[in-house]
Amino acid sequence: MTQHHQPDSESADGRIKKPRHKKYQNQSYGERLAADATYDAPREDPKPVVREDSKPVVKGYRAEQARPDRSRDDRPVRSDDRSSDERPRYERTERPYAGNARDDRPAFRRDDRPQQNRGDRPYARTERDGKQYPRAAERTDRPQYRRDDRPQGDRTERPRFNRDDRTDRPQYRQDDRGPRSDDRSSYRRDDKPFVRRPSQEERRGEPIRREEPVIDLGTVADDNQFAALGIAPRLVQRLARDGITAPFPIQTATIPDALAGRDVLGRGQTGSGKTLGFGLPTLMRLSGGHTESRRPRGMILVPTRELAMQVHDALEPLAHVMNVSLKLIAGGLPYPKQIESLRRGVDLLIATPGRLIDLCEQGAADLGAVEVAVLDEADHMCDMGFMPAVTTLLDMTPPEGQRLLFSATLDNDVDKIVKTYLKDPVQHSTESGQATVSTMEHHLLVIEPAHKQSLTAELASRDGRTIVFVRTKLGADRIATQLRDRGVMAAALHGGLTQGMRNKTLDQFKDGSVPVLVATDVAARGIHVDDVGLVVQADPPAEHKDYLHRAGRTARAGGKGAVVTLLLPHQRRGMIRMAESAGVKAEPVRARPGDELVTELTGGTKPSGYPVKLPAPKPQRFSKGGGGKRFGSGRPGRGDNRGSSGPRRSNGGPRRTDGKSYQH
DNA sequence: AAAAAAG
Repeated sequence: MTQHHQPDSESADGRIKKPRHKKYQNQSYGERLAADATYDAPREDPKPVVREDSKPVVKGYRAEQARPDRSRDDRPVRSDDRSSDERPRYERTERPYAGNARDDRPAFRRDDRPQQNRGDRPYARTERDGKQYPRAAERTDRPQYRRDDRPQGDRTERPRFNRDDRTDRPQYRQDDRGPRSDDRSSYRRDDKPFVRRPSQEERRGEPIRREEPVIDLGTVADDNQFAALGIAPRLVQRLARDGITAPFPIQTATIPDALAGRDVLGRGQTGSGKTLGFGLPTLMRLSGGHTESRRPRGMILVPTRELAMQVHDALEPLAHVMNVSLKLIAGGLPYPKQIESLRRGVDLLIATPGRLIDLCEQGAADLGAVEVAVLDEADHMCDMGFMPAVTTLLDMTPPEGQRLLFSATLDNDVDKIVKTYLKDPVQHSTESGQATVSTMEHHLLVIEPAHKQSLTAELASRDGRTIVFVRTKLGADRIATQLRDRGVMAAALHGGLTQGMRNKTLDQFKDGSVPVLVATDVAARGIHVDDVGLVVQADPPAEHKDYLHRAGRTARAGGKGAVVTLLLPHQRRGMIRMAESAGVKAEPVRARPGDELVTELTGGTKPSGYPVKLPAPKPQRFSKGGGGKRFGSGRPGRGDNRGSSGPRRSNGGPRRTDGKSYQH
């Protein structure tokens, strides 16, 4: 890279910045935004960098010098660690005419252009791998047909599938289709609200009578443990219908206290059913009450949009049988529906903080009637970045309301929230809190930097679903591309993508068309996908909690799973400490591509080495939930630096473009 | 320290 002016060096006015959390302590969200808009990053004067072989660089700094601590793992050592023979040769096709002057180009008209004698060329060359393949015409391994002497096959005898011949489904023709709006009972899910268009009378202002759903949920065993916890029969029945008859430990522990109206701190292992732990009591509490326009009575805050969707989808059928309305409030989806349903009055919000604050400031929502406030992934919601938003929201709720905090780990600054917002909380932890589930095995592999790519590819090329965690958004994109280049179908998931892409990618991962997900920590928490057999940490986690959360994507709900962490030699020590704090028992071992251990982990499959392309998303007909149509598509998510002070950095781009010096 | 969370 050549030296260039740093785009952000205009922030060199040396203003001192207060630490962010202090700065925001007494500011409203809006004030904070306003402040951010005009705020410049603190700036240390760039010290002259002197190198023996160069003049002092006073203004700006040389990129390569400015990153002395750039760790090897994210340095693009070489774009490809295959040996030069293995690596595909990308050949530049020769351009016939160089130069800009248009008049020195021979002017061919279409018909007097030199005829490339295509037939004489013995081989077609593909740009992609530089190999030469016989032209189709020369191939002897398959019959060559010209259009008109192709065997005619039995095209005419092939059974024709005709819509009208199908007997396996009712046949409607335009004119004998059932009446559209009146009788849809046969299409109607019995646990889904049937939204009826208001009649003219109703629109004129006569009161709308809400139909009580008629639901037959079947019977429930007498010894159903949910019933014993005090859960309403309708909920118990609905759960039983999905085969949920026995509560998990965290649910057994927290539900009675939560039902009693107490503030609860719940810590349960990953995949242990925390969602129902707070969901059921919340629904019980909200059931039967009256919600005013724009004044929801319950709110569940979650750190990512995907998690919000997941919680929403998990609670929706349950909320329905309790006659509780709920709404997903998250960024990336259109405002009008959210505003409209708030206006009509919705009992329970499942929200990401930013959008909810936004709606409150717009006056579309008022949290003054919130009886139950839930923080899912509480410790994450309490870290530096989220804390201001979370306190802003909690401040808007009445202090006497009930608060439920749930997480797999409870530390960080959760204490602050607990002290400020919870009264006489009961804490319930299942198991020892730290250790991961016993069906999970852990491997720490110390590897050479040059082997990282090929090892990742080997690990990911296994059968079944795999999540590869990386540290940065850029890294996620890069590794996903590299995996595809090596023949492993992988897609990147991170917050820098549009919500449409995020949904598409997650859907494809769920439906199996893309078995490998390369994700930042956006997917570290809460996201549940069945049968993720392996978690690969291509970059080790930043701290032990992250290890636990990432690892928790596998071995869920009693299933088996393995976690493999790739370590560069210098990351070994830190990882050992992390494993200790996380209660993970694993010894770092050296590993190279092709090692027995690796083969064993992957079941012996190997990447093909031939590049693959991402599948097109499946067309989503009648999609309900599942995400495809849920968020507005194509709208970019916020840039990741929204709200952060200082000049805007490129999205996930190289670090330290913010004018700060690397020298400490 | 990065990522996430509003457009």
